[in-house]
Order: sequence, then structure tokens, then C-alpha cells
Amino acid sequence: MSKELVLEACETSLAREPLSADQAGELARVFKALGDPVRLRLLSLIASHEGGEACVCDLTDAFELTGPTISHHLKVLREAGLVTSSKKGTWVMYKVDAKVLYRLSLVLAPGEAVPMGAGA
Amino acid sequence: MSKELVLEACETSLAREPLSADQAGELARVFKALGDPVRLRLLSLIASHEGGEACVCDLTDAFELTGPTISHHLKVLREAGLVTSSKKGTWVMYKVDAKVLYRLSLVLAPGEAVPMGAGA
DNA sequence: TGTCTATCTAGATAGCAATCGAAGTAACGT
DNA sequence: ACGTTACTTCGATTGCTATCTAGATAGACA
Repeated sequence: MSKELVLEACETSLAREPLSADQAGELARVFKALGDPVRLRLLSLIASHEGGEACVCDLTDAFELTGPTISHHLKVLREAGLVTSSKKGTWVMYKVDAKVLYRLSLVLAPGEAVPMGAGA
Repeated sequence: MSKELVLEACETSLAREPLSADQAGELARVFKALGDPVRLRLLSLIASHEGGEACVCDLTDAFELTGPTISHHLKVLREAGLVTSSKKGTWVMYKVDAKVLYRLSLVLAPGEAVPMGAGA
């Protein structure tokens, strides 16, 4: 999915009005990418890594999974628009797109809205 | 999953430090629940419904899906701690847990952090 | 009691997704 | 040129998930 689609789908919030089928479809693709423990840890490792980016070799070492599997998960994150990648010599560096994460957070809880005490 | 577990797992953020396997597992269960277009629309329909709650019959009518399928999706949302249900006579009312959504949004983009212009 | 409506459970099926091993590509060092 | 390291792609397998039909439960109402 392109980053533009992600950002467009994020132009709304869950609670303001019912999502259209299209909006729901685009958003679901991003949340589905987040819905795997390995991918969440990858995202977190990248984001908290020095300089905000990490190479695949750093990431692979953190799991008991094979290279192809990590590569697969990184591809899912990339296609969801959550990370970007760039080659640096032999290494491939991954970086989190903070803007997409921020917009996504607004979908769940738009701006000023919910005080801590609210909810059931 | 219990609401306590959700809230506990939300006591962190993706970018501050690497998630533990446990934290990632708990969070992934919630995001996985959000990773389906039907469930996102359900959540959105409930949240934007009058009084912040809706009965199953209202929800079923909004889709071209059978009752059991909607019931299944509502169960997933309930077990993820995203909605709560209560019986009112013949009807079952569903309500969004705004607190969980809010905490979840903080995991993606913690408080003061990311200004709009940031990111790639 | 019986019936109608609302909702859920059970069991089956079909498609998707996580993982692996093997093989492919590409940059680097010698 | 050759081997090595870093990463990806391919193909297969196995387990999970979305959906359905059929049937169960349970409240309202006559």
C-alpha cells in the first residue's frame, strides 16, 4: 500500500462517524501489519535503535527465526507504509515512519478527546 | 484477554525501548483484532452510534454478512478488550472502551513526542 | 404453553499467513 | 575471478481465520 493511501485513510477517526468500507479496508491493512508480535518487536527495535534506523542483521539476531522469515515480516511492514528501507553498501537499513504512526494514533483517539478517567 | 492485560501492555511505547516478547504478544492480540475491515467498521459504528452503544441488530443490518459472522467478530473485539457487552431484555448492547483505545494510541505515538512535520 | 425474535454456539470449508529450506542477487575483500 | 557476507525470492507445509449452515438458548408476548 502506498503511504498516500495510509495517510488518506487516517484522515478520519473511529468515533467521529462510521468508516466507509474503503477507509476500513485501508486501515485494516495497517493494523493487520501491527497484529503480529514479531512485527511489533521489529518496529520497536528499529524505532529505539540508535539513529532511528537499523540494519536487517541487527534485527535477525534478536529473534530465533530464520533470515527469510524476518525478511518476510519486514516486507509486510514496508508494504503497510510503517517502515522505509534503503541500501547502504551491503546492508539494508530500515527506518520507522513516525508520521504514519502518529496519524494512526489519531484514528484511535483523536486529539484532545479522551481524558484518562473516561471509558467503562 | 482481560482488560488489565491490555492496559498493562499499553504502559509502554513502541519507540522508547524494545518491547519484550510478552508485551509484544499482548499488544499484537489487540492490533490483530483491529486488523479486519469488518471489525473496524463495527467498532466505528458502535462508537458513533447514539449514546456510544449499539445493539447487535443495528450492526448486522449494516453488512451483507450473516448473524453468526457478525457475532464472531464482536466476540473477537470483546476478547481483545476493545468493547464490552451487556444484555438489555432481548437485545445485547455493545459499547467501545475508550480508555483502551486511548492507551493504545499512546503506544503508537506517545504524548508530547511527534510533531506533524516529522518522519520521512 | 407456544411462537416469534434476537443472539450465540457448533461444525465444516476455503482461503490466508507464518515459517522453513533452498536457491538467487548483489556488494565487498582478496 | 573467487569466496564471503547480507539480504531477498521461491515453493512447500502447516496452522489459523473468516464465513457459512444448522441448531441451541433465551426473552417477550399472546
